[in-house]
Amino acid sequence: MSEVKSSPPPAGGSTRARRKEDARARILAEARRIVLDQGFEALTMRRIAEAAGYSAAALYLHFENREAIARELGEAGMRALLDALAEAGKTVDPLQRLKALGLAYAAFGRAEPETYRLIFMEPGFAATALGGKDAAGAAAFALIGGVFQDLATAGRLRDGLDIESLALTFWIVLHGMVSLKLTCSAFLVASEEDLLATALDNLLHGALRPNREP
Amino acid sequence: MSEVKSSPPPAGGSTRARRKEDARARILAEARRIVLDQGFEALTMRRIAEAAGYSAAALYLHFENREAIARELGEAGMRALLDALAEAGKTVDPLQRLKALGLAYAAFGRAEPETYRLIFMEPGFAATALGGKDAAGAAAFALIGGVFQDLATAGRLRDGLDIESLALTFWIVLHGMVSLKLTCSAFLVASEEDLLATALDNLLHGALRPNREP
DNA sequence: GTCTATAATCCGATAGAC
DNA sequence: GTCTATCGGATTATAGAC
Repeated sequence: MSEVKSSPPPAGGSTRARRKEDARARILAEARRIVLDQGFEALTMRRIAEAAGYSAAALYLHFENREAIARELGEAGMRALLDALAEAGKTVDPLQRLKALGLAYAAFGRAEPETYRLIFMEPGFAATALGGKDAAGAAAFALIGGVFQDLATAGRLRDGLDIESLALTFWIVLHGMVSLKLTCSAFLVASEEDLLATALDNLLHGALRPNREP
Repeated sequence: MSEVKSSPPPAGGSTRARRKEDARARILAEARRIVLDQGFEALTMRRIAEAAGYSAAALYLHFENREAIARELGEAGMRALLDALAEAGKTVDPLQRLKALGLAYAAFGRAEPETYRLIFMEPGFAATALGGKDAAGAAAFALIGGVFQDLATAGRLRDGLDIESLALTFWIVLHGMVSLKLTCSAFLVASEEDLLATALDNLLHGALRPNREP
């Protein structure tokens, strides 16, 4: 009755609120472990509960349902991707930054394939997460956009190129590379480094000989 | 006893063999319908059986298990993709052919998103299908490789470019475009035509100004 | 060849005891 | 808060009658 039950626990709240937060965090951590180890389809309430040392019913005290857990995992994954890109994003030279961002993106996909799959290859998640208020996804994309903005400012881009379209194209290349590597690894034998180097080289300099107007 | 029971029915066999083949075909057709309408995860033996007018148990007389049906669907899907690319592959001019192939590929992804997902985005299928004896997948990729082979023969490529790598890069762009369109459509608002035009323009001519050696 | 019936599991989610 | 027990459903696959 006297307990204030407003939204999320007011940072550093009572012991009770802290315990509740700990339980939430432990559940999410085990859920993440399951996705990483066994894939998203293995994420069931029973499995999460067992891993976290709870009964399945207890999970519903901390999360509305299974989807809520999956959603939080996806959002955390998107933040993890942003973190993975942060260091590369500090590179001063735009072209080197572009390469560093590409390598970091590819490394993330290789290090956490199931997280990547959850974020970008699972139906229903990315569609809402990216378009909505998800700051992490937008910030990650902005890192790429910044490169082409800087290139444009430096006058290094051909005339008539749209920065947004260039950033999108670059992201498309990165995603195509990472996702094909996940599903068709047997066919895509080249390393991400080589694939990225080829893609970047062609995107930036073009595959055709310059001495002719097509 | 006297019935020869060797492997697949010897084309145009007995009435009995034909009937059996018809049943197989009907089951596969209904399975395809389910994937197209409700997605791959909705492909269950019960649903297939109901749609085909059989009991679930009867399916096991024609297919070893659910995975066998999914595998055949995937192989048929890969052949459908090859068919969808065939017309564009006849374009004489290599650059126009590249654009036509890209548009046809994107159109296939849009027309049969669930087939595309089954082939290239579902874990476990593409990995084996492309690397193995699947002629359709290899033939489809060869259509792309042929373009760059022709460009090389015509002396239109920059020096030092590897044809295989170029083809791979182009496929990566196409797959990145189609698959992101499927999962992040809310974020990827541009049309496939525009996306492809931008990607092709940059891949072929480069984003950087030509008048400087980086 | 096709059916009904069923085994053996798994799932998400809830009720109610403590 | 956490548990046990359970509901109501789903799944693949098989056994045995016809």
